[in-house]
Amino acid sequence: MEKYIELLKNNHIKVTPQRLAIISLMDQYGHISVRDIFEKIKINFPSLSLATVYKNINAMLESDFIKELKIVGQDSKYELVKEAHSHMICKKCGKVEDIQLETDSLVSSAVKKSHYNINESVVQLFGVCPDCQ
Amino acid sequence: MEKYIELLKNNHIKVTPQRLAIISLMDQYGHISVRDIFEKIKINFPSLSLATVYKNINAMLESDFIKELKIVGQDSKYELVKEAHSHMICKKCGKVEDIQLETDSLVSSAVKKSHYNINESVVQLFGVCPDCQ
DNA sequence: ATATATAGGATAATTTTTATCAACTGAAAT
DNA sequence: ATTTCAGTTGATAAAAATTATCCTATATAT
Repeated sequence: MEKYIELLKNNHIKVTPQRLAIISLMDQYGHISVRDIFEKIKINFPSLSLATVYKNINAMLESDFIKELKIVGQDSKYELVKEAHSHMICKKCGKVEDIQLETDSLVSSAVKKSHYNINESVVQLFGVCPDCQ
Repeated sequence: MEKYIELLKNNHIKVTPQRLAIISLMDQYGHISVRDIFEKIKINFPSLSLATVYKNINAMLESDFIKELKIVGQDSKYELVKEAHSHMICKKCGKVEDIQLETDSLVSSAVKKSHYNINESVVQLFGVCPDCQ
């Protein structure tokens, strides 16, 4: 819990119980949608308004310490920023998992081909997870 | 135009002027949003309804001959299915371009690490395009 | 402890997407 | 060429998702 408080303070966002609850859900689930945040949060926090979820997600995106994850066929999910990583997505159960992949050669070949200045990359791999096979 | 007719017929979707207009916009622009389809189509096709755009995009997605492209910070865009490719996205002007990249080694390393059965991958590289640099 | 800027909750407004349905049209059959 | 009919269109309503508003409450700096 202390680390969440630090996270907010470092980003000059006022520490509130609502924000701590949202962040802790993201941390706990890894990636979570607005709808799921709202549903899960209501259990321990019945008064929390949906507008508060939206407002805070937008504020945290603005401050760049969470990221939006847009996935075809799913609602957007949000995750705490951590070291760069890719995502595995199971088409059967919908699960989203982090995976550490070497993307340097991909990016450098793209730079060479396109002459873009690349500073961010999204890699999503879709298939069937071991549990669903 | 003939190729668009073929495309629809092959997928057992009735050929209508509205559908041809939508497909030809996708082909012309490469990637295009619902909003832009609707706006551009109105010029030559003032009667076309927004609902028709949505219904047809959904039908074409269903038939798997167009694809949705979800991009952080932009509206979803739609493209005709062609050989597998990745996308370059300019953070300055918003342009989206296709690029051919070798993703086999990335995917096979992901399979080894995760034991997922991977059959589709999304690669989006963000940066600044040559024109905007 | 107090003051004040900011956040939260309730709800309205807006935007996006889907559903409904009568009228119309494309394509197949005659 | 005309008829037939399933499927499509356009108009609009309904639903879902997101943002704005406004008043009260609260976190934090003093």
